[in-house]
Amino acid sequence: MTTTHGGRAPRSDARRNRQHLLDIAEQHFAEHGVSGSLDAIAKDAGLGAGTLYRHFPSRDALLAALLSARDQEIGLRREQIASTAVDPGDALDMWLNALIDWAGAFDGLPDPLRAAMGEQASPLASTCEGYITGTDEFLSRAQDAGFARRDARARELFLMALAVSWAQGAAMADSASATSMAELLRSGWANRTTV
Amino acid sequence: MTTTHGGRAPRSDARRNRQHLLDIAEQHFAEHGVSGSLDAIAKDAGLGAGTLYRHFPSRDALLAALLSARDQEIGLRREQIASTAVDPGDALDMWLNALIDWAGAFDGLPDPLRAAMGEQASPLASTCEGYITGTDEFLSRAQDAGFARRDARARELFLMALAVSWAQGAAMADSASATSMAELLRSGWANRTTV
DNA sequence: ACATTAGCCGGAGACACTCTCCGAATCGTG
DNA sequence: CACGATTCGGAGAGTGTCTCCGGCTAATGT
Repeated sequence: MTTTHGGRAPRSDARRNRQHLLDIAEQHFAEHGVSGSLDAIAKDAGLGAGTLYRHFPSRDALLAALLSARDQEIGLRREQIASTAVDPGDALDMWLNALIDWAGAFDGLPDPLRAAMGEQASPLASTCEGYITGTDEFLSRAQDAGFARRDARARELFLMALAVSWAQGAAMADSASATSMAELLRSGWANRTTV
Repeated sequence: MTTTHGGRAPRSDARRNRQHLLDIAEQHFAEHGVSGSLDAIAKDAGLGAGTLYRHFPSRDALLAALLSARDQEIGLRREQIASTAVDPGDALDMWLNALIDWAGAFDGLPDPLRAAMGEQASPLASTCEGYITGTDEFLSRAQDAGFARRDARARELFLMALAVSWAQGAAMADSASATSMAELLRSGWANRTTV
């Protein structure tokens, strides 16, 4: 998935520094959220700021590189869901929950993801598009089997999964309320037994 | 609701400046979102930065003051809902939609609101608590009448209303998807006619 | 009217973060 | 080993937050 489109291979020190920056960045973002200082990451990696910005021109580019490392992991999760779910409705539910977890990998991650949707200039945009396509497949199957409303749209479901993840980031959100907010996305607050 | 708790009245220039800052701030936040530069607001108001920070020690304090100006308006909306809704379920739905609109007053407003929940230190915390209490009343009535799930919690519904507002702030979100995301909160994506 | 003083104002400046630029250092190759 | 292409480092410009305190103003007493 590396977009080497014809130029020669990068120098060994460049490759090494790039990887090291990714490692330190992951650690920093895990600790201070995605808004942590980029210069601090460079310094922590023992490199100059210029080096960081050459490899990753923006915070979004760095995040995109960090997230692409998990692409394989998500692919596995996807197959696992397909072979585990008892019906297409469950499959969609499990997929959306996986998305909620994914967007919760770092504190504040939902924000740049949301911002990237629609702005095709962002390196995160293609990441989002991939997941939206994935969501659409689960959704279509659920709709065809009568488990999901026909007026639901994949983009909106993806956005709402990000929104739930965003809400779970609140200080007050314990694991119980996290679960029930995810459940809210599936079934809403209205009572089904109402006439 | 002004917390003058015993000290003497503020000087006239202070009162005037405070109001002027609020006006300019409202304008700035409407134009550039809640992350707009505070120093720019002070400069635009023809005042020094120190003056702004003395009246409003933090961005949250400024936002809280701005929002408190709308308290009355929301109170009206609340009574209007109570007298318009055909049942307690509709009333809760209308109230949540009003919250979604309210949190969409400025670009990026849901973020500081979410951050303020639980951190009782923030000037926005009491604002949120008020709305959570209001939500709880609508919710309790809806639950007693059988229109809302008994396991729903007011704090979570409020947070999810903020989350929907947050999602609506996405570049891609047109008014149609805004409506359907709000509807998602009420009914979820699952199909009600499923066995 | 004038003095007094508590309260208020202004904006320079310390500090933090983002991002650029280009001379210096390094890698890979013949 | 020498040379050219590539990469690095970190100073510094630009922007924003927030504080501090000398100087000014509004309110009050005489």
